[in-house]
Amino acid sequence: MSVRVRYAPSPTGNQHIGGVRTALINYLFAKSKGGSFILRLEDTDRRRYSPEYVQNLYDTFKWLGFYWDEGPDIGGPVGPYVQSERFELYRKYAEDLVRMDKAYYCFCDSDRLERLRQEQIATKKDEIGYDRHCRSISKEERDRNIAEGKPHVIRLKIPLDGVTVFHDELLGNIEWKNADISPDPVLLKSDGFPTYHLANIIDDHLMEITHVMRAQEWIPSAPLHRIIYDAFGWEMPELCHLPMVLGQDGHKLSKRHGATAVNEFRKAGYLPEALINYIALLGCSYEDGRDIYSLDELVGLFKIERLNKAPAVFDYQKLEWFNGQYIRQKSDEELSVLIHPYLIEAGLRSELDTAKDQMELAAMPLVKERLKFLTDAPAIMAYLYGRLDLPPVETYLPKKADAQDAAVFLEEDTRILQEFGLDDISSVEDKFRERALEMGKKLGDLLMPLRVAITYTRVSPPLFESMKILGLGESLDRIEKSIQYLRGA
RNA sequence: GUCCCCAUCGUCUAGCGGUCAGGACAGCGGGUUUUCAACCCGCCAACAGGGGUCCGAUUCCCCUUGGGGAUACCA
Repeated sequence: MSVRVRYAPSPTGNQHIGGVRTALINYLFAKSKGGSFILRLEDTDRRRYSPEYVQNLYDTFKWLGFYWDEGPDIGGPVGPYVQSERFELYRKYAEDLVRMDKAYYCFCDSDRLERLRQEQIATKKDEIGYDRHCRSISKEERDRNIAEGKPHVIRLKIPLDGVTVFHDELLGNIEWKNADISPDPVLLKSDGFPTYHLANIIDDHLMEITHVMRAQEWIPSAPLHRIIYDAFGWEMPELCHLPMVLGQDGHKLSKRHGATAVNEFRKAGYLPEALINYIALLGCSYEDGRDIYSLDELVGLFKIERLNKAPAVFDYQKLEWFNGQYIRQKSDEELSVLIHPYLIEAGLRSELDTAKDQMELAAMPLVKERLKFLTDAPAIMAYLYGRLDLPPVETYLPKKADAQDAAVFLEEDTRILQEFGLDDISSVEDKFRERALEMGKKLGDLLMPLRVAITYTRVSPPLFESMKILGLGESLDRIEKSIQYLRGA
């Protein structure tokens, strides 16, 4: 039978690192087995649901560049792939369970449940959770309540004793005392929507899911799922619980750890390749032990056995390193297209401007290895787009030089440039070297003021290449402006 | 509280009885150099503790400790 896995997010928030990693691992596993990766929307929490999150889900995965084979937006043979569109299904199956005496109606209201909880907390009892009050009400009472139209939920009957065993592909067999399973969890809510526990099982079964790969936080509900599968007489998919992703403080990764939503990373100038590469290495390794992997390479190398069991801490620094690696891997053409939006946003250029396109392409070799994020581009490149405010005089000064010295250096620079131009950068550089020697100065003495005059900062992309891009005339003008500025100081 | 999962450098990890415990990020030092990067070289740095099993344990078993997760009409 061919492998079918699913990613089943709940559209109650933006796609975040943890979810996307679960999706990626599912995808890698499916593709490594020649199977299918399916998206199912678990929109049964009507309070927290919002359609914008569905859009965010689609946007995120389009940007990341790996996508499902079946899903709400592209259809497939076992749809619908949205649980709210499968609404009737769940009640029918829940009623079946009641008929089989595997589940029961519960009429307890939230007030009673809340009181119960408070009591349990106050008395520090070992057993915490529902007290199974409605499990034992008489048939008459039940029917009367139904006839009165009293709101109700349907709860699963967890066996009072005995054990439930399930198998995990990574963790092996896990045995659970039934007494330790959450007592009689709700399967069908009073609004008629199923809970995760019911819905995921019915849908996984109907959608012929073969492997369920989800985060380890789900382990405690696995025995309960086993009980439901058994009740229906269905075969349970293979389970594989993935190690969790933690923040630097060792707790489940969340907003307070910094960026966690994928669109935040996107906005911050990360490349999808870097994110995928980094995430694939969190809690997993690949036989040849490299660092850089393309998505296709990951597919070819993925193995469940190489999944780690222990949780992994998300390291922003290492992700940054990956981002730099992938930026440098881009061709000049690719990179200039990628930074385009950020330059427009910074007001450095408009959408269509072929002159700027050419200039940027020429500038790519100068900035490529200086970018850690795409968002760094505007600040690094601003001087190429026009004149900026002149920096404080001190910025110009080489060691042991004052403003007048700097002006002298710049005048000397002007002479050399006027004489030799910028056509052959390396020979012009030699001229500067020779001149510095003659003057008994360091090359840096001649070049630091020049760098500041041209780029307005002491830290910049390569100087001569920059001047060449700006053109000799513009470069000389900028130098002249700075000479006047320094003379006036 | 109770239950469950887990445990190698600061972090991500390799290791599947005999290794100088390897790599990557970060950090530190050096090289290159007109700045900053990038790049290259080097250094620092780990088997949580205690019992077993075994000729021999980082590796297998148990306990302790530590960390995480779950205990919802959220997923």
